[in-house]
Amino acid sequence: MPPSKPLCDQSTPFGAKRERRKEARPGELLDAALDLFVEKGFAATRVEEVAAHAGVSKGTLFLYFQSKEELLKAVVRHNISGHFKEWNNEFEAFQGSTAEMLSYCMCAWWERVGATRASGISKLMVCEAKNFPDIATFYQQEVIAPGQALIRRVLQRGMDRGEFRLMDLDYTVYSVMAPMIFLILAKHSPGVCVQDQVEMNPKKYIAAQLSTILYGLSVPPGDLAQSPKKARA
Amino acid sequence: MPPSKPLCDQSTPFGAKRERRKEARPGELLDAALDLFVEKGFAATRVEEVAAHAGVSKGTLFLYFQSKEELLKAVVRHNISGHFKEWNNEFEAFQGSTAEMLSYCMCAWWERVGATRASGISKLMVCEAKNFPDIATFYQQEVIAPGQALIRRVLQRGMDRGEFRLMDLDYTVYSVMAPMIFLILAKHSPGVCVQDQVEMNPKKYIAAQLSTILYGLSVPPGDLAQSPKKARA
Amino acid sequence: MPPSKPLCDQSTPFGAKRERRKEARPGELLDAALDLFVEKGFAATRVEEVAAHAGVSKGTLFLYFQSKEELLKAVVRHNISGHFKEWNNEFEAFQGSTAEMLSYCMCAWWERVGATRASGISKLMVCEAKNFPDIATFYQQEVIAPGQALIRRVLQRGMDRGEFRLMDLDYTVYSVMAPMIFLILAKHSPGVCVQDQVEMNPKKYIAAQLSTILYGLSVPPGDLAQSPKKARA
Amino acid sequence: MPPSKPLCDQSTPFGAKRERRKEARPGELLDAALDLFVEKGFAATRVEEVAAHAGVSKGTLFLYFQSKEELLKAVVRHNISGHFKEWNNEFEAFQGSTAEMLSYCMCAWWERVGATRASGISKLMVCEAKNFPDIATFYQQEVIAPGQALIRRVLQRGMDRGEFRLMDLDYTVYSVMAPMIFLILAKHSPGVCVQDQVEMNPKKYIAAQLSTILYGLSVPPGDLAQSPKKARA
DNA sequence: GATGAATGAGGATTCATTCAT
DNA sequence: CATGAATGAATCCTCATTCAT
Repeated sequence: MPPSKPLCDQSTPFGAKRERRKEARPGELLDAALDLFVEKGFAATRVEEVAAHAGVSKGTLFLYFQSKEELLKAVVRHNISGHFKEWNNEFEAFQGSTAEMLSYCMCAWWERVGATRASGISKLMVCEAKNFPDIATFYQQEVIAPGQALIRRVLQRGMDRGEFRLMDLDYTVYSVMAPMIFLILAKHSPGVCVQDQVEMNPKKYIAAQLSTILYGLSVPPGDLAQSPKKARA
Repeated sequence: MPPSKPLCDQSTPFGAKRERRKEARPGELLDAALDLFVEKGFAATRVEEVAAHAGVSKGTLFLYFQSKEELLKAVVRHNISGHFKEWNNEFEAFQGSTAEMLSYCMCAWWERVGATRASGISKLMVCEAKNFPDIATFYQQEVIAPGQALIRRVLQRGMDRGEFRLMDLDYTVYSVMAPMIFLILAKHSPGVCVQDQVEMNPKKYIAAQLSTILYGLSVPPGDLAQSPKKARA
Repeated sequence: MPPSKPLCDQSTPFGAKRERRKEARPGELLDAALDLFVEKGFAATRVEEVAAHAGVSKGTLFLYFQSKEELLKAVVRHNISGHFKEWNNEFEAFQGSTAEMLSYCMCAWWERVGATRASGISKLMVCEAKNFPDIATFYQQEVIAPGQALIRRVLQRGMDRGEFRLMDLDYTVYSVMAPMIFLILAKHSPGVCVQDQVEMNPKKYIAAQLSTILYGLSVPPGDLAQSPKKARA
Repeated sequence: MPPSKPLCDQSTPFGAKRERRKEARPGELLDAALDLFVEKGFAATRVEEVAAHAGVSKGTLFLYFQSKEELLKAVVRHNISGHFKEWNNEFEAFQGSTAEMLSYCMCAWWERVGATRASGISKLMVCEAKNFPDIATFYQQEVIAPGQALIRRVLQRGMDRGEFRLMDLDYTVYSVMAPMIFLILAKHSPGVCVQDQVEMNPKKYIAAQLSTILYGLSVPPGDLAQSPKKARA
């Protein structure tokens, strides 16, 4: 369904051996912190662990971040650098149907955010929002609001073009957001969302959700071909 | 050894009222614990706070729960009563269409779980799963597995009766679960899912999600009457 | 060596089933406390355990003893009720040689004190003397002083009667006391005095110590019969 | 999280001198721990006291020892250095009579162990053996076993050379050990072994015990010259 | 800058002691 | 009298933060 573009053109030096470059330290600390905060939660992560994962000493961490809390804030800020400008541009340029557009959105989101370490940020926010209201506010402004706006514009486009039913966008945005958030939680909190024994393939998951979002579960009134209860017609 | 140095011997000053209510204590403690764990997270909640909220002293808590972690387990157990037996019975007895049934399921879930304090458990589990694997396992067996099973049976019924399209249940269950989990997160992690300024009405939310799940967003192929922008195309 | 008298004429109702008689409570508590204090040490023993062993509740213990510390004091007092008057009388009446007398003393001590639960008191005092100086003082006055006095009189009798060498009693008393104290420690702190694999028979132990005390280890100058190195003579 | 509320910001008031002396800390802590454990018992000693005696803070102690119990183990290990190797060598090389040898043993033991702070370990072990079985085992292997072995060899030498009577070493070792243990108790548990008012001179004490051990208290049969009371009989 | 030894406030847990029933 | 629920001071231990080197 999504127009098969090469979605991953991030130039992050994946697989590059971590050499200790001075100027890289803060970034390595942020990476380590993100991993550990997501993995174990903020409170259960010791700064010493973060430092160790980044290959520096505990003291060094405090050279770059005033406190553990500031480290968390920096992690959030660092990992949600505004991709939205870029995405808005893609939105403007998109040519296909809105169904294709929605599909593209979700697939691109998965590849650029959901499948990366940055997805942990969402889980982190869910868990720590109450304890760090100002970060939550920041996160909302930087991520939730533009994200919702983007989705709303897609849905609006669908309505405008007569492709989508008329709907109350205030609630329908969540039809798109919920499956994405859920996917992240399933990824980061195994066993609490999804049954352990069932394999969860993100691509298939997204395809299934898209299908539901676009076409619903019900057999369309006139489309009886699929029905195993033909007799009824 | 003795409660040393009673510097001022006012007899029974304030807050020192000793009440003996063995029966009531555990429940009050569990309630307080649920609220605080959901509010602040497990690690960030001090047992003394829990005790204070329940109107007892720190020591009293340990009279009823071996440890903070046992308290958490007890909270999970206590709040996940046998809704599923009841629901399975309702499932067997349900007479209407499967669309009505799904609607009934989601609304009933909201009223009996989502709208109650117990809903916080889901968020709690998401946040603490990694740190308390045995609780996560317990939660999966007691909640996730029967919940998914119930939803699958509803969907299966829809397919069997020709009301729903044929679909891969392994992924479609999440079309129902995701919006519910999302609603809980919206409730318990302010600002992380939903924009603060937008009022979120759960009933309307559920109606909207149901509508999407059942009928999708797209205008059905033969049903062009709905489209206000038909002319534009 | 000791004149074989029936040493054990204590009329304690051994093996009598503990029936809960009100007036017996304090005694049962003292017995339980002695056992536990000796077994685990004062600090490591919880009053609740003591109460449980005595078959009463924690609160009841405090009905009879003001505090844990008072309980310890009572245990000490209760278990060193002055047998010395009686023993002094036996001393006055004793007819045999002083060697026999010393033998009798040690054997009687073992049967009346060392082998009974009361022996635990000595260990208790060793461990807690520093923390409870006033009990230590009491113990010294009631046990150590009269005990030493009795031994000194025996030794003095030996010197007076020409049976024993002339000696400085201030130091020689310990030749008798040390083996007895050691036996108690060996009994109550296994593995810290005696090698685990070696069986320790108290009767044989006392016989061996008596032999050393009375005759020493050296072959008497004129007595060469025992010597495997006869050639030297 | 931060060392909250620095109410008075006098810079480095008292006791807050931060000294970095990684090498010296463990030793100082072990010394302090030995003193306090012997003085007050293991349970009655607070780790904070130990730290304070060593001139460091509570936290520093846990930098070097995993737990209070590990600290105790370390104290035992540290203070039971290889005296036995040295002593065994001296044993091999010893030239004099076995009586001289035994005398040398006891005097050397007093000077190298009994008179030092390390002697308190024996008392400590007696008191804590039941609560720390693994430490007791360790102590037995490292101290009791080699100590007994050494004494047995001395006694065996005496028998082999015709200097000592034939005896059952399993029990006679204690004729040597008991006075030494007793001396330690007298030193560390005041008033429980020795009467306070009587001055206890260790050198004289050892001489007296040696005399008893070697020659006994009885007047040798043929040696009537010593008896001052012979006439009286 | 970087380190890691040192700090000490804070939190979980225990347990002697009290007191309402 | 007896009970055992309730209390809270005391203690071990952790870990964010500081600072001498």
